[in-house]
Amino acid sequence: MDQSDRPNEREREAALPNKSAVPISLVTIKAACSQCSLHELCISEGLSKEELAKLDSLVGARRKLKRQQNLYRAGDPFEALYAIRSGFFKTDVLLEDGRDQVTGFQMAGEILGMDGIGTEVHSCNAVALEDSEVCVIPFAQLEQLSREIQALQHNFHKVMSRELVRDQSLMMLLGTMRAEERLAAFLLNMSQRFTTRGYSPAEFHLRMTREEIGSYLGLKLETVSRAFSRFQEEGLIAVQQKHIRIIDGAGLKRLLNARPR
Amino acid sequence: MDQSDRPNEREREAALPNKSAVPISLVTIKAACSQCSLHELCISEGLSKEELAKLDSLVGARRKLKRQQNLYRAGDPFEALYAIRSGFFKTDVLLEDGRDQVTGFQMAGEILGMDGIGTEVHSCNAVALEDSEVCVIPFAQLEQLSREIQALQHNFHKVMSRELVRDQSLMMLLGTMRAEERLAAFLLNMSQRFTTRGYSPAEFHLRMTREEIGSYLGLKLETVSRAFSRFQEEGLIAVQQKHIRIIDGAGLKRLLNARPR
DNA sequence: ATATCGTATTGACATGGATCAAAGCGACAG
DNA sequence: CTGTCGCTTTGATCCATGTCAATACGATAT
Repeated sequence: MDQSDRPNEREREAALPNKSAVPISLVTIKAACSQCSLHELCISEGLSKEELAKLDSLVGARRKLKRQQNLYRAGDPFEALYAIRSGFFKTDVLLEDGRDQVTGFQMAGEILGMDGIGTEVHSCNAVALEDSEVCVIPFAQLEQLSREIQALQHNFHKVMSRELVRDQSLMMLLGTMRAEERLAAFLLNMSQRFTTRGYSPAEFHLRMTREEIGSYLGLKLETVSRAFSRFQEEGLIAVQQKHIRIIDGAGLKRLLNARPR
Repeated sequence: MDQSDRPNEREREAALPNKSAVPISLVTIKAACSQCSLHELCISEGLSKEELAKLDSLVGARRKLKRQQNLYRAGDPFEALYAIRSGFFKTDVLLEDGRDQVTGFQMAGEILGMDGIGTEVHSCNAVALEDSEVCVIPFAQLEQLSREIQALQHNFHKVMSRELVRDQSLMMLLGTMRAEERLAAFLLNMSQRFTTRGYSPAEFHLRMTREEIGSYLGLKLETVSRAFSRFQEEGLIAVQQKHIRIIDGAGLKRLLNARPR
């Protein structure tokens, strides 16, 4: 695989995507969008120097989370959005009867917490799936600043809208696809998002369990496991626990499109 | 049923929710949020007189759609949001292989088109399920005005966020519920939304086919039909084609919560 | 090394919903 | 009134995925 010039997913931890040379670990504790290597993925995208400076002064401290720690829980009062600086999260919703559903997996550069805007209360749980760090963006101040900075306002609207579109795809997946199609779509989506962040499109480490994947895809963990095994038998991927190598990406894509039923 | 003091869903057509006395048919063709009976449900909620006036001047003409007409299609350039003034819509997404999925049903007071903000292109189709009318809200101008009017900005953000939360519930439904639970959830949701608009919570007319309901709920039309029949046998509802009367709403709710698996 | 614990794999079987097929019903045109 | 068309209902069967259970694997601790 084309691993040579890309950081290995396995040991990357807080390492940077290769599009920047600034190591995160040396950056000050206070968030600084102006210096952030992710800012092309984030709401700071396309802002001028002065605008970035204003955003810097808005964005509060960073917050570190250990694996399995909650960033927020359903029912928590909503105060801020969170930009993921490093790490990996899941969001999930709990039903009274104990059933739950993972509604998304989020990685560096993505925004968490928008579910709380409408009701002032978070509607889902956000949990770190590995040690992670987020920038805290107090929402009232974000609204205020985005009244001053058109580009910021528009970026924010775009992020929310893209989230709506993402949800549409997931509904499509949950409503119309069979187990193997769902998993293929999931793997391709992961691959694509890792690629955007400068990692290998073909080899990555899943941070979530089979059960979490299953919950996200509306399947049982056994079905997920079987589908992985099947893909492996067919030479589409190599699986070793949470380590995935995509051997035949085109084959996975074919699984998605060639299902007339 | 508590029909006496509420308009009958069957014949209401363009009639108003009973919270207002202004008949729509007499209102000028140009949209006027300041006079709109729905404005408590819409982005104009809570604005002052002067702010409403500004919004009026922004909101473009209204647009009438006949049943089955598209408001927009996937791929259309995004220019405006649409506030539903009267009528009933569905949104759906098409896959290359012909499969499609209804992603939502929208009624008066709700906003359509937000899927297009992120990419400047609509990602789904919006189709009128009955003769309908929408207010056209040019988006660039909405952004501009919401930089001036804090309440407008916040309303808009709330609407988008609530849409995200709605999508979460649908994912939950598609990912974890069985056929009858899905349909019960659907009926209760419809009932609740009709209620908000001043109609009977217990009796309403569905504008969509069994197939569209099925597509929305991730089920086949036969399964939807069978579930309706089952509910009727059990005395939960009375169905006659598209006309639904909820007899035992509590029973429907029980179906939702009491399923430990 | 060995024990333990969470996670993953695999097999055997059960079942809910899909599929296929045939009527039934209501609205509308002629 | 009669025929047509789209939609809905209902029945018979099939199959993908869920369920239950056993085993395996890998990391960590002892």
